Amino acid sequence: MLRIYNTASRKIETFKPLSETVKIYTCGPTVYGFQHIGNYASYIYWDLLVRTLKLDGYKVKRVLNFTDVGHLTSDGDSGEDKLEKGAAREGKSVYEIAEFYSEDFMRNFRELCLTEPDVLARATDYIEEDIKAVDKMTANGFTYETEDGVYYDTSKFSDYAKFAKLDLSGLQAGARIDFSDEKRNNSDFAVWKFIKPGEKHAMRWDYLGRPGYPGWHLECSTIIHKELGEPIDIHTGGIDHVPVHHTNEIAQTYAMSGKELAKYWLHCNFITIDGEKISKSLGNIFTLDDLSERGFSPMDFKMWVLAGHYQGTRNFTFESLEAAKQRRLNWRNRIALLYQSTAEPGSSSNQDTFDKILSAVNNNLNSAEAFAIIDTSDLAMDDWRKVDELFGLSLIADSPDTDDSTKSLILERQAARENRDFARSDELRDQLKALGIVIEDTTSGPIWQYLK
RNA sequence: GGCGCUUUGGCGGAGUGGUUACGCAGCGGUCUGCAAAACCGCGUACACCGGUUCAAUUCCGGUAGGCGCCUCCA
Repeated sequence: MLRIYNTASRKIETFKPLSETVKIYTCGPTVYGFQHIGNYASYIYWDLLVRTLKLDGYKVKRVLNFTDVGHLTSDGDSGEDKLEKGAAREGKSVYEIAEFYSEDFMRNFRELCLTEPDVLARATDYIEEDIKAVDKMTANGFTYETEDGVYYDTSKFSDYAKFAKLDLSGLQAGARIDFSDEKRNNSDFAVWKFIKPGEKHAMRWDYLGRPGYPGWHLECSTIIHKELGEPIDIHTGGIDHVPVHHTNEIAQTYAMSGKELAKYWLHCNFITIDGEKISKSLGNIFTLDDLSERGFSPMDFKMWVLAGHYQGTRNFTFESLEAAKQRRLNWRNRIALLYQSTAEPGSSSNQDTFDKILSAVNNNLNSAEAFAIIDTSDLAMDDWRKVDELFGLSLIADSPDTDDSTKSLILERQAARENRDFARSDELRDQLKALGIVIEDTTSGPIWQYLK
Protein backbone atom coordinates (compact mmCIF):
# COMPACT_ATOMS: atom_id res chain seq x y z
CA MET A 1 0.00 0.00 0.00
CA LEU A 2 1.65 3.17 -1.25
CA ARG A 3 1.52 6.39 0.69
CA ILE A 4 2.70 9.51 -1.11
CA TYR A 5 2.85 13.24 -0.56
CA ASN A 6 0.34 14.98 -2.77
CA THR A 7 1.24 18.57 -3.61
CA ALA A 8 -2.41 19.25 -4.35
CA SER A 9 -3.40 18.59 -0.74
CA ARG A 10 0.02 19.19 0.84
CA LYS A 11 -0.47 15.97 2.72
CA ILE A 12 0.71 12.40 2.65
CA GLU A 13 -2.15 10.34 1.25
CA THR A 14 -2.80 6.68 0.72
CA PHE A 15 -2.66 6.02 -3.01
CA LYS A 16 -5.92 4.77 -4.50
CA PRO A 17 -5.94 4.23 -8.25
CA LEU A 18 -8.71 5.68 -10.38
CA SER A 19 -8.97 2.56 -12.49
CA GLU A 20 -7.25 -0.74 -13.10
CA THR A 21 -4.29 0.81 -14.87
CA VAL A 22 -2.44 3.57 -13.07
CA LYS A 23 -1.93 6.48 -15.43
CA ILE A 24 1.23 8.49 -14.91
CA TYR A 25 2.58 11.51 -16.73
CA THR A 26 6.09 12.84 -16.25
CA CYS A 27 7.22 16.20 -17.54
CA GLY A 28 10.21 15.38 -19.68
CA PRO A 29 13.21 17.30 -20.93
CA THR A 30 13.41 20.24 -23.26
CA VAL A 31 15.77 18.76 -25.79
CA TYR A 32 18.02 21.68 -26.58
CA GLY A 33 21.08 20.75 -24.50
CA PHE A 34 22.65 18.09 -22.33
CA GLN A 35 20.74 17.15 -19.21
CA HIS A 36 22.64 17.44 -15.95
CA ILE A 37 22.66 15.19 -12.91
CA GLY A 38 19.91 17.20 -11.26
CA ASN A 39 17.61 16.45 -14.18
CA TYR A 40 18.41 12.77 -14.03
CA ALA A 41 17.85 12.64 -10.29
CA SER A 42 14.20 13.44 -10.90
CA TYR A 43 13.80 10.61 -13.42
CA ILE A 44 15.40 8.25 -10.92
CA TYR A 45 12.79 9.19 -8.32
CA TRP A 46 9.90 8.73 -10.75
CA ASP A 47 11.30 5.43 -11.95
CA LEU A 48 11.27 4.27 -8.35
CA LEU A 49 7.62 5.30 -8.18
CA VAL A 50 6.77 3.22 -11.26
CA ARG A 51 8.72 0.20 -10.06
CA THR A 52 7.10 0.40 -6.64
CA LEU A 53 3.62 0.52 -8.12
CA LYS A 54 4.40 -2.51 -10.28
CA LEU A 55 5.72 -4.51 -7.34
CA ASP A 56 2.60 -3.48 -5.46
CA GLY A 57 0.71 -5.29 -8.20
CA TYR A 58 -0.59 -2.38 -10.27
CA LYS A 59 -0.56 -2.09 -14.02
CA VAL A 60 1.03 1.17 -15.05
CA LYS A 61 0.78 3.27 -18.20
CA ARG A 62 3.29 6.04 -18.21
CA VAL A 63 3.87 8.87 -20.65
CA LEU A 64 6.99 10.99 -20.89
CA ASN A 65 7.16 13.98 -23.20
CA PHE A 66 9.99 15.62 -25.06
CA THR A 67 9.60 19.33 -25.42
CA ASP A 68 10.98 19.91 -28.87
CA VAL A 69 9.21 23.14 -29.69
CA GLY A 70 7.93 26.36 -28.30
CA HIS A 71 9.63 26.47 -24.95
CA LEU A 72 10.77 30.04 -24.60
CA THR A 73 13.72 31.06 -22.52
CA SER A 74 11.25 32.87 -20.31
CA ASP A 75 8.08 31.52 -18.76
CA GLY A 76 6.62 34.95 -19.26
CA ASP A 77 6.24 34.23 -22.96
CA SER A 78 9.12 36.43 -23.99
CA GLY A 79 12.67 35.56 -24.94
CA GLU A 80 13.89 33.14 -27.54
CA ASP A 81 12.66 29.71 -28.34
CA LYS A 82 15.09 27.30 -26.69
CA LEU A 83 15.36 25.06 -29.69
CA GLU A 84 16.08 28.01 -31.96
CA LYS A 85 18.72 29.15 -29.53
CA GLY A 86 20.37 25.73 -29.48
CA ALA A 87 20.25 25.52 -33.25
CA ALA A 88 21.86 28.92 -33.65
CA ARG A 89 24.53 27.99 -31.14
CA GLU A 90 25.48 24.80 -32.92
CA GLY A 91 24.77 25.74 -36.48
CA LYS A 92 22.22 22.97 -36.87
CA SER A 93 18.54 22.84 -37.64
CA VAL A 94 16.08 22.77 -34.79
CA TYR A 95 15.11 19.27 -35.83
CA GLU A 96 18.70 18.07 -35.65
CA ILE A 97 19.08 19.67 -32.25
CA ALA A 98 15.96 17.98 -30.93
CA GLU A 99 16.99 14.64 -32.36
CA PHE A 100 20.53 14.80 -31.01
CA TYR A 101 19.61 15.74 -27.46
CA SER A 102 16.65 13.36 -27.34
CA GLU A 103 18.99 10.53 -28.20
CA ASP A 104 21.54 11.63 -25.65
CA PHE A 105 18.82 11.76 -23.02
CA MET A 106 17.60 8.25 -23.83
CA ARG A 107 21.14 6.89 -23.78
CA ASN A 108 21.57 8.22 -20.23
CA PHE A 109 18.09 7.03 -19.36
CA ARG A 110 19.05 3.47 -20.30
CA GLU A 111 22.43 3.69 -18.58
CA LEU A 112 20.56 4.49 -15.40
CA CYS A 113 18.39 1.38 -15.88
CA LEU A 114 15.25 3.47 -15.89
CA THR A 115 12.06 1.78 -17.02
CA GLU A 116 11.15 2.90 -20.53
CA PRO A 117 7.89 4.82 -20.49
CA ASP A 118 5.02 3.27 -22.42
CA VAL A 119 4.70 6.37 -24.56
CA LEU A 120 7.48 8.77 -25.51
CA ALA A 121 5.62 11.80 -26.78
CA ARG A 122 7.30 14.44 -28.88
CA ALA A 123 5.52 17.77 -28.58
CA THR A 124 5.75 18.38 -32.34
CA ASP A 125 3.64 15.29 -32.95
CA TYR A 126 0.70 16.86 -31.15
CA ILE A 127 0.29 20.15 -32.98
CA GLU A 128 -3.13 19.21 -34.34
CA GLU A 129 -4.31 18.41 -30.85
CA ASP A 130 -2.82 21.67 -29.62
CA ILE A 131 -4.84 23.59 -32.16
CA LYS A 132 -8.00 21.72 -31.26
CA ALA A 133 -7.29 22.48 -27.62
CA VAL A 134 -6.91 26.20 -28.24
CA ASP A 135 -10.12 26.19 -30.26
CA LYS A 136 -11.88 24.51 -27.41
CA MET A 137 -10.56 26.90 -24.79
CA THR A 138 -11.56 29.79 -27.00
CA ALA A 139 -15.03 28.36 -27.54
CA ASN A 140 -15.36 28.03 -23.78
CA GLY A 141 -14.41 31.67 -23.34
CA PHE A 142 -11.04 31.28 -21.66
CA THR A 143 -8.78 32.99 -24.20
CA TYR A 144 -8.21 36.27 -25.94
CA GLU A 145 -6.09 37.18 -28.89
CA THR A 146 -3.32 39.74 -28.88
CA GLU A 147 -0.85 40.82 -31.49
CA ASP A 148 1.63 38.14 -30.48
CA GLY A 149 -0.53 35.24 -29.58
CA VAL A 150 -3.56 33.64 -28.02
CA TYR A 151 -3.56 34.13 -24.29
CA TYR A 152 -5.25 32.34 -21.44
CA ASP A 153 -7.28 34.67 -19.29
CA THR A 154 -6.46 33.40 -15.82
CA SER A 155 -9.20 35.50 -14.26
CA LYS A 156 -11.70 33.14 -15.91
CA PHE A 157 -10.49 30.23 -13.80
CA SER A 158 -11.36 31.01 -10.22
CA ASP A 159 -9.14 28.28 -8.82
CA TYR A 160 -6.09 29.40 -10.79
CA ALA A 161 -4.06 30.36 -7.72
CA LYS A 162 -5.20 27.44 -5.60
CA PHE A 163 -2.80 24.69 -6.63
CA ALA A 164 0.38 26.64 -6.00
CA LYS A 165 -1.15 28.85 -3.30
CA LEU A 166 -0.18 31.79 -5.41
CA ASP A 167 -0.63 35.31 -4.22
CA LEU A 168 -1.46 36.95 -7.52
CA SER A 169 -1.43 40.45 -6.11
CA GLY A 170 1.97 39.77 -4.58
CA LEU A 171 3.13 38.55 -7.95
CA GLN A 172 2.06 41.84 -9.43
CA ALA A 173 3.85 43.86 -6.78
CA GLY A 174 7.03 41.91 -7.36
CA ALA A 175 9.99 42.62 -9.52
CA ARG A 176 8.44 41.02 -12.55
CA ILE A 177 9.29 42.90 -15.69
CA ASP A 178 6.52 43.87 -18.00
CA PHE A 179 6.92 42.95 -21.61
CA SER A 180 4.02 43.04 -23.99
CA ASP A 181 1.17 44.17 -22.21
CA GLU A 182 -1.83 43.53 -24.01
CA LYS A 183 -2.04 40.93 -21.31
CA ARG A 184 -5.12 41.38 -19.18
CA ASN A 185 -3.66 39.81 -16.06
CA ASN A 186 -0.07 39.40 -15.08
CA SER A 187 -0.49 35.67 -14.67
CA ASP A 188 -2.00 35.20 -18.15
CA PHE A 189 0.10 33.03 -20.44
CA ALA A 190 0.30 32.23 -24.12
CA VAL A 191 -1.33 29.04 -25.35
CA TRP A 192 -0.33 29.91 -28.91
CA LYS A 193 2.34 32.26 -30.18
CA PHE A 194 2.27 34.09 -33.50
CA ILE A 195 5.41 34.52 -35.52
CA LYS A 196 5.84 38.13 -36.49
CA PRO A 197 6.79 38.95 -40.07
CA GLY A 198 10.53 38.73 -40.42
CA GLU A 199 10.92 36.77 -37.18
CA LYS A 200 13.16 33.76 -37.54
CA HIS A 201 11.44 30.65 -36.36
CA ALA A 202 11.93 27.40 -38.23
CA MET A 203 9.14 25.46 -36.57
CA ARG A 204 5.86 27.02 -37.62
CA TRP A 205 2.29 25.98 -38.20
CA ASP A 206 -0.58 27.96 -39.64
CA TYR A 207 -3.36 28.81 -37.28
CA LEU A 208 -5.84 31.68 -37.37
CA GLY A 209 -4.44 32.65 -40.73
CA ARG A 210 -0.93 33.28 -39.43
CA PRO A 211 2.20 31.25 -38.78
CA GLY A 212 2.81 30.34 -35.19
CA TYR A 213 3.65 27.66 -32.67
CA PRO A 214 2.17 26.32 -29.43
CA GLY A 215 2.87 27.79 -26.02
CA TRP A 216 5.07 25.68 -23.83
CA HIS A 217 2.47 24.65 -21.26
CA LEU A 218 0.02 23.41 -23.84
CA GLU A 219 1.76 20.20 -24.87
CA CYS A 220 1.42 18.53 -21.48
CA SER A 221 -2.32 19.12 -21.35
CA THR A 222 -2.87 17.87 -24.89
CA ILE A 223 -0.55 14.87 -24.65
CA ILE A 224 -2.25 13.79 -21.45
CA HIS A 225 -5.64 14.26 -23.08
CA LYS A 226 -4.73 12.17 -26.11
CA GLU A 227 -2.57 9.45 -24.60
CA LEU A 228 -4.09 8.92 -21.18
CA GLY A 229 -7.33 10.84 -20.81
CA GLU A 230 -7.86 13.06 -17.82
CA PRO A 231 -7.98 12.79 -14.95
CA ILE A 232 -4.80 10.77 -14.67
CA ASP A 233 -3.64 9.21 -11.43
CA ILE A 234 -0.24 10.76 -10.96
CA HIS A 235 1.53 13.73 -12.47
CA THR A 236 5.19 14.13 -11.59
CA GLY A 237 7.70 16.89 -12.05
CA GLY A 238 10.23 19.16 -10.42
CA ILE A 239 9.25 21.47 -7.59
CA ASP A 240 9.96 24.46 -9.81
CA HIS A 241 7.02 23.52 -12.00
CA VAL A 242 4.44 24.04 -9.29
CA PRO A 243 3.80 27.78 -9.60
CA VAL A 244 3.80 28.18 -13.37
CA HIS A 245 3.93 25.12 -15.57
CA HIS A 246 1.70 22.78 -13.62
CA THR A 247 -0.59 25.58 -12.55
CA ASN A 248 -1.08 26.41 -16.22
CA GLU A 249 -1.56 22.79 -17.23
CA ILE A 250 -4.35 22.50 -14.70
CA ALA A 251 -5.90 25.71 -15.96
CA GLN A 252 -5.76 24.61 -19.60
CA THR A 253 -7.31 21.25 -18.95
CA TYR A 254 -10.05 22.89 -16.93
CA ALA A 255 -10.73 25.31 -19.77
CA MET A 256 -10.92 22.46 -22.30
CA SER A 257 -13.00 19.96 -20.43
CA GLY A 258 -13.83 21.26 -16.98
CA LYS A 259 -11.99 18.24 -15.66
CA GLU A 260 -9.36 17.80 -13.04
CA LEU A 261 -6.00 16.98 -14.65
CA ALA A 262 -4.47 14.67 -12.07
CA LYS A 263 -5.40 13.22 -8.73
CA TYR A 264 -1.93 13.05 -7.23
CA TRP A 265 0.86 15.51 -7.91
CA LEU A 266 4.39 14.54 -6.94
CA HIS A 267 7.22 17.03 -6.98
CA CYS A 268 10.84 16.39 -6.30
CA ASN A 269 13.12 18.93 -4.75
CA PHE A 270 16.38 20.16 -6.26
CA ILE A 271 19.83 18.90 -5.61
CA THR A 272 22.51 21.43 -4.86
CA ILE A 273 26.21 21.03 -5.49
CA ASP A 274 28.40 22.05 -2.57
CA GLY A 275 25.41 23.91 -1.22
CA GLU A 276 24.62 25.88 -4.33
CA LYS A 277 22.03 25.32 -6.97
CA ILE A 278 23.00 23.83 -10.28
CA SER A 279 23.21 26.57 -12.83
CA LYS A 280 25.17 27.57 -15.83
CA SER A 281 26.20 30.86 -14.35
CA LEU A 282 27.77 29.15 -11.34
CA GLY A 283 29.51 26.73 -13.68
CA ASN A 284 28.69 23.75 -11.50
CA ILE A 285 26.81 21.67 -14.02
CA PHE A 286 27.75 18.02 -14.15
CA THR A 287 26.49 15.48 -16.65
CA LEU A 288 26.59 11.73 -16.12
CA ASP A 289 29.49 11.63 -18.55
CA ASP A 290 31.37 14.09 -16.33
CA LEU A 291 30.90 11.71 -13.41
CA SER A 292 32.11 8.79 -15.51
CA GLU A 293 35.29 10.69 -16.31
CA ARG A 294 35.90 10.91 -12.59
CA GLY A 295 35.37 7.19 -12.15
CA PHE A 296 31.73 7.09 -11.06
CA SER A 297 29.24 5.03 -13.02
CA PRO A 298 25.60 5.99 -13.58
CA MET A 299 24.74 3.29 -11.05
CA ASP A 300 26.96 4.96 -8.45
CA PHE A 301 25.02 8.15 -9.01
CA LYS A 302 21.75 6.27 -8.74
CA MET A 303 22.88 4.84 -5.40
CA TRP A 304 23.60 8.36 -4.27
CA VAL A 305 20.18 9.62 -5.34
CA LEU A 306 18.28 6.75 -3.76
CA ALA A 307 20.15 7.16 -0.47
CA GLY A 308 18.06 10.28 0.11
CA HIS A 309 14.49 11.44 -0.27
CA TYR A 310 12.88 13.06 -3.29
CA GLN A 311 11.26 15.85 -1.33
CA GLY A 312 14.40 17.03 0.41
CA THR A 313 17.03 19.34 -0.94
CA ARG A 314 19.96 17.07 -1.64
CA ASN A 315 23.50 18.31 -1.39
CA PHE A 316 25.79 16.65 -3.87
CA THR A 317 29.48 16.23 -3.06
CA PHE A 318 32.01 13.87 -4.56
CA GLU A 319 32.78 12.61 -1.08
CA SER A 320 29.20 11.44 -0.67
CA LEU A 321 29.19 10.02 -4.19
CA GLU A 322 32.24 8.00 -3.19
CA ALA A 323 30.28 6.69 -0.21
CA ALA A 324 27.47 5.64 -2.54
CA LYS A 325 29.94 3.90 -4.81
CA GLN A 326 31.51 1.99 -1.91
CA ARG A 327 28.12 0.95 -0.65
CA ARG A 328 27.18 -0.48 -4.04
CA LEU A 329 30.48 -2.35 -4.21
CA ASN A 330 29.81 -3.76 -0.77
CA TRP A 331 26.44 -5.02 -1.95
CA ARG A 332 28.01 -6.60 -5.02
CA ASN A 333 30.54 -8.33 -2.81
CA ARG A 334 27.74 -9.72 -0.70
CA ILE A 335 26.37 -11.25 -3.89
CA ALA A 336 29.84 -12.62 -4.62
CA LEU A 337 29.79 -14.34 -1.26
CA LEU A 338 26.48 -15.98 -2.13
CA TYR A 339 28.13 -17.67 -5.12
CA GLN A 340 30.68 -19.11 -2.72
CA SER A 341 28.20 -20.11 -0.07
CA THR A 342 27.75 -23.80 0.56
CA ALA A 343 24.11 -23.27 1.44
CA GLU A 344 21.44 -23.97 -1.16
CA PRO A 345 20.85 -20.86 -3.24
CA GLY A 346 17.97 -18.93 -1.79
CA SER A 347 17.65 -21.27 1.14
CA SER A 348 18.34 -18.55 3.69
CA SER A 349 15.84 -16.21 2.06
CA ASN A 350 13.72 -14.62 4.66
CA GLN A 351 10.37 -13.75 3.15
CA ASP A 352 10.00 -10.82 5.47
CA THR A 353 13.18 -9.12 4.36
CA PHE A 354 12.01 -7.94 0.99
CA ASP A 355 8.58 -7.12 2.37
CA LYS A 356 10.27 -4.78 4.79
CA ILE A 357 12.25 -3.18 2.00
CA LEU A 358 9.19 -2.72 -0.18
CA SER A 359 7.10 -1.36 2.64
CA ALA A 360 9.80 1.19 3.44
CA VAL A 361 9.61 2.39 -0.15
CA ASN A 362 5.84 2.35 -0.04
CA ASN A 363 6.12 4.91 2.72
CA ASN A 364 6.42 7.95 0.48
CA LEU A 365 9.34 6.45 -1.47
CA ASN A 366 11.66 6.23 1.50
CA SER A 367 14.45 4.46 -0.33
CA ALA A 368 16.95 5.67 2.28
CA GLU A 369 15.29 3.53 4.92
CA ALA A 370 15.06 0.64 2.49
CA PHE A 371 18.81 0.92 1.94
CA ALA A 372 19.42 0.73 5.68
CA ILE A 373 17.38 -2.47 5.78
CA ILE A 374 19.45 -3.90 2.94
CA ASP A 375 22.64 -2.94 4.77
CA THR A 376 21.64 -4.71 7.94
CA SER A 377 19.70 -7.74 6.69
CA ASP A 378 20.87 -11.06 5.39
CA LEU A 379 19.71 -11.20 1.78
CA ALA A 380 19.54 -14.33 -0.34
CA MET A 381 19.92 -14.30 -4.11
CA ASP A 382 16.16 -14.09 -4.57
CA ASP A 383 16.08 -11.05 -2.34
CA TRP A 384 18.80 -9.37 -4.38
CA ARG A 385 16.84 -10.15 -7.53
CA LYS A 386 13.85 -8.33 -6.08
CA VAL A 387 16.04 -5.46 -4.90
CA ASP A 388 17.21 -5.09 -8.49
CA GLU A 389 13.62 -5.14 -9.66
CA LEU A 390 12.67 -2.42 -7.20
CA PHE A 391 15.62 -0.10 -7.65
CA GLY A 392 17.03 -1.03 -11.05
CA LEU A 393 20.58 -1.09 -9.73
CA SER A 394 21.87 -3.86 -11.96
CA LEU A 395 23.52 -5.45 -8.94
CA ILE A 396 23.31 -9.04 -10.09
CA ALA A 397 24.11 -8.34 -13.73
CA ASP A 398 27.18 -6.39 -12.60
CA SER A 399 28.23 -9.11 -10.18
CA PRO A 400 28.95 -12.24 -12.22
CA ASP A 401 30.24 -15.43 -10.71
CA THR A 402 33.87 -16.24 -11.46
CA ASP A 403 34.43 -18.30 -14.60
CA ASP A 404 36.11 -21.71 -14.64
CA SER A 405 39.60 -20.48 -15.43
CA THR A 406 39.42 -17.96 -12.60
CA LYS A 407 38.12 -20.65 -10.30
CA SER A 408 41.04 -22.89 -11.11
CA LEU A 409 43.47 -20.04 -10.43
CA ILE A 410 41.86 -19.62 -7.04
CA LEU A 411 42.21 -23.31 -6.31
CA GLU A 412 45.79 -23.34 -7.52
CA ARG A 413 46.65 -20.44 -5.25
CA GLN A 414 44.98 -22.13 -2.34
CA ALA A 415 47.04 -25.26 -2.94
CA ALA A 416 50.27 -23.25 -3.19
CA ARG A 417 49.44 -21.47 0.00
CA GLU A 418 48.68 -24.69 1.84
CA ASN A 419 52.12 -25.92 0.72
CA ARG A 420 53.48 -22.68 2.15
CA ASP A 421 54.75 -21.72 -1.30
CA PHE A 422 53.97 -18.08 -0.65
CA ALA A 423 55.92 -16.76 -3.62
CA ARG A 424 53.69 -18.77 -5.93
CA SER A 425 50.49 -17.99 -4.06
CA ASP A 426 51.22 -14.26 -4.08
CA GLU A 427 51.99 -14.41 -7.77
CA LEU A 428 48.63 -16.04 -8.41
CA ARG A 429 46.97 -13.51 -6.19
CA ASP A 430 48.41 -10.75 -8.37
CA GLN A 431 47.17 -12.53 -11.49
CA LEU A 432 43.68 -12.65 -10.03
CA LYS A 433 43.89 -9.02 -9.06
CA ALA A 434 44.55 -8.20 -12.70
CA LEU A 435 41.24 -9.95 -13.43
CA GLY A 436 39.48 -7.72 -10.91
CA ILE A 437 39.27 -10.39 -8.25
CA VAL A 438 40.67 -9.99 -4.74
CA ILE A 439 41.47 -13.05 -2.65
CA GLU A 440 41.04 -12.79 1.07
CA ASP A 441 42.17 -15.48 3.45
CA THR A 442 39.77 -15.97 6.30
CA THR A 443 39.83 -18.43 9.17
CA SER A 444 37.40 -20.58 7.22
CA GLY A 445 39.37 -20.48 3.98
CA PRO A 446 39.88 -18.06 1.12
CA ILE A 447 37.08 -16.01 -0.41
CA TRP A 448 37.04 -13.82 -3.49
CA GLN A 449 35.69 -10.32 -3.80
CA TYR A 450 35.47 -7.70 -6.53
CA LEU A 451 38.38 -5.30 -6.63
CA LYS A 452 37.70 -1.82 -5.31
C1' G B 1 8.26 42.66 -1.78
C1' G B 2 5.37 37.75 -2.28
C1' C B 3 5.46 32.30 -1.81
C1' G B 4 7.89 27.99 -0.07
C1' C B 5 11.65 24.77 1.86
C1' U B 6 15.45 23.76 5.30
C1' U B 7 18.96 23.48 9.83
C1' U B 8 20.93 15.95 12.45
C1' G B 9 28.08 13.57 14.40
C1' G B 10 34.26 14.58 9.41
C1' C B 11 31.02 13.96 4.57
C1' G B 12 26.22 12.43 3.12
C1' G B 13 21.54 11.11 5.06
C1' A B 14 16.73 8.54 7.42
C1' G B 15 13.76 8.58 11.51
C1' U B 16 11.42 8.73 16.25
C1' G B 17 8.00 11.68 22.31
C1' G B 18 11.72 7.51 26.19
C1' U B 19 15.62 2.15 22.91
C1' U B 20 22.28 1.71 17.82
C1' A B 21 19.17 4.58 11.82
C1' C B 22 22.21 3.54 7.79
C1' G B 23 26.48 4.31 4.29
C1' C B 24 31.33 6.35 3.63
C1' A B 25 35.61 8.20 6.10
C1' G B 26 38.55 8.10 10.97
C1' C B 27 40.58 5.75 15.53
C1' G B 28 41.61 1.20 18.71
C1' G B 29 41.53 -4.14 18.94
C1' U B 30 41.04 -9.49 17.31
C1' C B 31 42.57 -12.48 13.32
C1' U B 32 46.58 -13.16 9.62
C1' G B 33 52.94 -16.01 6.18
C1' C B 34 51.99 -11.12 4.08
C1' A B 35 47.89 -8.38 2.57
C1' A B 36 43.05 -7.46 2.54
C1' A B 37 38.52 -8.42 4.31
C1' A B 38 35.60 -9.67 8.21
C1' C B 39 34.29 -9.12 13.21
C1' C B 40 34.30 -6.29 17.99
C1' G B 41 34.71 -1.53 20.20
C1' C B 42 35.06 4.09 20.05
C1' G B 43 33.80 9.12 19.01
C1' U B 44 28.98 11.71 24.12
C1' A B 45 24.65 14.23 16.39
C1' C B 46 20.25 16.30 16.44
C1' A B 47 21.10 25.46 15.17
C1' C B 48 19.63 28.70 19.52
C1' C B 49 15.95 30.37 23.36
C1' G B 50 11.52 29.41 25.75
C1' G B 51 6.98 26.31 26.46
C1' U B 52 4.06 21.58 26.94
C1' U B 53 5.46 16.72 29.17
C1' C B 54 7.41 12.08 34.02
C1' A B 55 10.41 12.40 29.44
C1' A B 56 11.80 16.35 23.19
C1' U B 57 16.38 15.75 18.38
C1' U B 58 10.99 14.32 17.57
C1' C B 59 5.17 18.54 19.55
C1' C B 60 4.16 24.25 20.11
C1' G B 61 6.04 29.45 19.95
C1' G B 62 10.00 32.66 18.97
C1' U B 63 15.23 33.89 17.33
C1' A B 64 19.28 33.15 14.04
C1' G B 65 21.47 30.92 9.73
C1' G B 66 21.10 28.46 4.89
C1' C B 67 18.43 27.60 0.36
C1' G B 68 14.86 27.74 -3.57
C1' C B 69 10.98 29.94 -6.59
C1' C B 70 8.46 34.47 -8.33
C1' U B 71 13.45 35.20 -14.69
C1' C B 72 15.26 29.17 -18.17
C1' C B 73 15.60 25.13 -14.86
C1' A B 74 14.16 18.58 -12.25
